[in-house]
Amino acid sequence: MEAKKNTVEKICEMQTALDILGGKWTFLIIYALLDGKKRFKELERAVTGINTRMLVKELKNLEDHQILTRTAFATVPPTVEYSLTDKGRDLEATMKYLYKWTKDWM
Amino acid sequence: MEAKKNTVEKICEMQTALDILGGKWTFLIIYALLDGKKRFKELERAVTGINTRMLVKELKNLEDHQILTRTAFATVPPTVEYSLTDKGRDLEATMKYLYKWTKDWM
DNA sequence: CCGCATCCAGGATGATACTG
DNA sequence: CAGTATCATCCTGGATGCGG
Repeated sequence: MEAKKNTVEKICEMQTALDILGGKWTFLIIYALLDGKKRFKELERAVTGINTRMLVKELKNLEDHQILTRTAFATVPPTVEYSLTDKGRDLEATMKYLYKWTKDWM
Repeated sequence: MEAKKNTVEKICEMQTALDILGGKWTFLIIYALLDGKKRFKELERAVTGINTRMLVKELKNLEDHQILTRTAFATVPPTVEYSLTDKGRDLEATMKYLYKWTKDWM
């Protein structure tokens, strides 16, 4: 028989995840990347209201945690593409249900 | 044929939801209440690391948005119970997948 | 013009002490 | 027990600068 985890233990585990995902813009950035890779500027336009500084910061955070990958091209003007890793894409179900809730209740 | 919403529009919708749910502790509080109503002190113990001030604030925020209900009893010492509304309980699927992701990747 | 780094002011958060 | 009040600290937002 398995030792079933109680709520407190589960919350502690989710806390480590929310340390990464819990930023004000994190979910929206990931959601924006679900339908494919995007450039920095595209993300800035997609995530309405975010500012450059926070976008840089969140992207770096998500890259550090292997949720997305950054690819830079030495073009003029510079081109940087961001796309989700498997780990990041695995949040699709969570996002889908969060969006469903939004439509149902907001 | 329906006018299919694009990503930007969906993000804007989700933004209103995340204004409510996006707090640092919000998801954890809701998760703690998924298995039934809890008293203030029980929540404080369940959500490890939170402090009184933030718990009060988040609970008020979630109550204002009809995600949970607050019931006070005029006992000594005072008793206050918090429990999810239908709106709040509808986040269960989102939470479940978020926890699954946590277990899979953290 | 794009992708970012830096600087500064205001708001959010955390720790602690106190009340009914 | 269930909060309030207070203050130090961290984080966010907006403006600006700069190399490529």
